[in-house]
Amino acid sequence: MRSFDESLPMALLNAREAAMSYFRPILADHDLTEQQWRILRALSAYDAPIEVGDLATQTSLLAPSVTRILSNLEGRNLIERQTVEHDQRRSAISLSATGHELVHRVAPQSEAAYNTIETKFGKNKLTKLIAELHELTKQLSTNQDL
Amino acid sequence: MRSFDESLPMALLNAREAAMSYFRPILADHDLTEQQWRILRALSAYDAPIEVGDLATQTSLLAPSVTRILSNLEGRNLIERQTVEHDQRRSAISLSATGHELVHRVAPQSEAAYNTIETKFGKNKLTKLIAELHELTKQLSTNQDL
DNA sequence: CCCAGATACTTAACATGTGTAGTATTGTTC
DNA sequence: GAACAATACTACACATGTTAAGTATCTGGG
Repeated sequence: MRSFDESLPMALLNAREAAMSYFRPILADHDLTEQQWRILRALSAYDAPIEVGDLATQTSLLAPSVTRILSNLEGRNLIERQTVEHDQRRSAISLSATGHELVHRVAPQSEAAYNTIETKFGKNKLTKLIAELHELTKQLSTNQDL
Repeated sequence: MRSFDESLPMALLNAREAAMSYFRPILADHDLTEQQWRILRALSAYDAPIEVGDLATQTSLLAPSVTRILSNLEGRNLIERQTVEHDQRRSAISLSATGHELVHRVAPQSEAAYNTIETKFGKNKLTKLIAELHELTKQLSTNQDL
């Protein structure tokens, strides 16, 4: 069978772990998990209420995970929810003032870590690698589960 | 702040999800999670008893996760454990006969999925991408948390 | 208007990720 | 050789991944 360490899934997993090791300590300092941060990032990027389903898509999280994370973030007053008019099933999420403050505190440190990664691997190479990853994702996502 | 979707961690995450979507259904057919399969794969690759710590390193799992997964696999009689001589703290894990059979049933399907991925993205490009990922992992792993 | 189906989200159950603490064993130092 | 640190693993707590089921709401055909 194919060598274990050389497989694509393991290569992707190991690369991601290596990258995340630069971010996790920063997030831990602010009592944030990676997934909580992804949601705050997404909310901050739009700066307009986002529905739960769209949030799940944007962050590559599953709906049940988003539900739990949102109840956590809501308990910490980092987000606010409001029901959508004309459709009582949906609820739209937005950052609270406290949430905005938190994002603004974390963002510079996150940027610094990213810059470290760019320096270590090479900015140009990193850009190309990410482009390749996007292409791989796209190729593999085309009608395979139909 | 840096665009959310274009970040390295998200690109790696999405690529891995896209790739794993080819394998997960196969594993599910055999009542295996991705992590359980990784451990069986590693045990199969060596065909000699492996200590728990080494198993964690090889599979990029954390020791507590390995402990839990092993107790699950042991309950299904897929693995066997024996204590190491001269060091009663360690225990060495190996595949049982049933475990070997299972690996031999799953492996061909896994190979087929891998071939599909190679075809979709291009065998050559995939090889290069994996090499780049290995280099990234190596660069980012060098003395950052000291 | 009603009701079957679709949709949006939540809940539940089990497995794993992650960090911390605990236990047992081994190694080391004085 | 007894106290101490280091090692290997396990236990625990909380958060998330994953799948399935549940609830509320909306939509469209009769």
